[in-house]
Formats: sequence, C-alpha cells, structure tokens
Amino acid sequence: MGLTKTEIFTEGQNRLAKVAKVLGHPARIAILQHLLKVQTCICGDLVDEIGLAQPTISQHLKELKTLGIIQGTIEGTSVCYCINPQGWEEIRDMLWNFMNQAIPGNNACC
Amino acid sequence: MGLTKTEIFTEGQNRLAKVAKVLGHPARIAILQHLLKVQTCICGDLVDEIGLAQPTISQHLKELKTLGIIQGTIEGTSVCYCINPQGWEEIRDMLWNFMNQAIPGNNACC
DNA sequence: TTTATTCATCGTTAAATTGCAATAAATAAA
DNA sequence: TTTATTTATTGCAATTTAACGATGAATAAA
Repeated sequence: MGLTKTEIFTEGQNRLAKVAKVLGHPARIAILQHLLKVQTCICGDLVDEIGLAQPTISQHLKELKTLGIIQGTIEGTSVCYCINPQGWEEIRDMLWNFMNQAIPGNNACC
Repeated sequence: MGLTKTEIFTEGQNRLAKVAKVLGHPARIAILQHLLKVQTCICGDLVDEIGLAQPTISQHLKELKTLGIIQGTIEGTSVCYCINPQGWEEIRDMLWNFMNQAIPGNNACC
C-alpha cells in the first residue's frame, strides 16, 4: 500500500528509519555536502549547483529543515541556509550508536 | 515523477543515498536489531517477531541482502539469515565518514 | 509417494515520492 | 509606484514503495 505500519515498531526504530530516509536521496546528500563546503548559501545557489528545478530544491530543503539537520533564515528576498550543528550532531550520534554496536564475527554466521 | 535523476549526481552521492534509503524503513531496522541480538535466525522467526506478513518480511530481507548488510544461506526448507560483517563495516564507515566531517560552528550560521 | 513446512516470487492495490510548471508572497531596486 | 528578484506553495503526472493474498519451488517428514 505504500503505507508503512509505524504503529507496530518502537519509537526508536521509527526515529532512526526517518533519519535514514531523509538522507536517502542523492539531492539531499548533495545539499548537505555543499553546505559543509561553503558554510552558508541561498536556495538559488543550490539550484545552480545541483541542477534540479527551484521547486524541487525547495522541497528537499524543507525535508532537511523539518528533520532539523539544516536551518534557514530569511535575508531580504532570499533565504540563507546552513547546517544546524545541534541537529547534525544528534543525527550523527544516532547513526553511530546503531552502526557501532558489536556485530557477531564471521564464525557466528550461517 | 517518482524518478530520481541519479545521472546528475556523483557515484558517492548515489551510493550513500542508496545505503541510507535501505536503512530508511523501521521494518528493516527491526530486522537488523533482531539479527544483532540473536546472531542468526530464519525468515519465519522475523515474521513472528515483527508482525508483518511473510512476503513483506521476505521483500525487506531481499533489499538488505542486495545491499550486502546481511547474508542468507539455505538450510533445508528454511533460510538462515545473519549480519554480513564485511558489509556492515563498510556501511558503518561510509556513514561515519560522511557524518563525522568537520561541521561549521554556530557562529558560521545565518 | 504423499504430505507438510518454509520461503521466494507474482500480481495487485493504496499510498508516498520525485520532479516540474505555474503561481503566489515578500522584499529590494528603479 | 512599478518592476525585478527570490523563494514557498499548489497542482499535477510518472514512478516507486509497502503490504499482502495466492502460488510455486524445494526440501523434510510421514
């Protein structure tokens, strides 16, 4: 149905999946990489840099902002975007805590 | 269009996004967590544990296996699944390298 | 051999996602 | 004030995704 049954999963499982899902698009990765490189930029810069239409970039920015990994402040007619350090670190830690668990060795495998 | 324009992004951007996308569903997170806990189990165990239909679990297992983060070996009529340590570490490192880049401080933000 | 068990695959449905043109809203510039 | 710039929002089409019933394939058990 395209409808994830979130109610049968834990809060933590849903949160981690949501974070990964937002990172799961190359345009959003590209936006984050550009922001890491230039620190701050406006929406139009990303349209030029990435090569998707303005409404498409705007939609990706919205998802990243909703997740809390970036922030944007109005600056005249344009909007200045940048990494949200607190959000970034929270997400980094969440992914790290999951991926850095002790994993069974090869011998434990079937 | 529901059709990601992968051709305008770099190999690295597409690879990282693909990894994150596969992790971006709570059922797949739950499968990985269960495998971390019990080391090995069969498909039916996950159906009981998670509460989705068998074809649904089977589909999620296939995506995780295609990504290389788990492996499965036929064992009679059942299939024994476990974490693929090499794949897991590769993915962990990929996420870590991205998320652990130096991020600008709060003062650099708009 | 017949039956039961286990899992993958197929086909289908409902919903979400991606992308963009058109447009609205808000501010800056002329 | 009028015009230009910049971004968000709306509405739409094409595609993908999530979920599951039905079924097939393969092996174990009776």
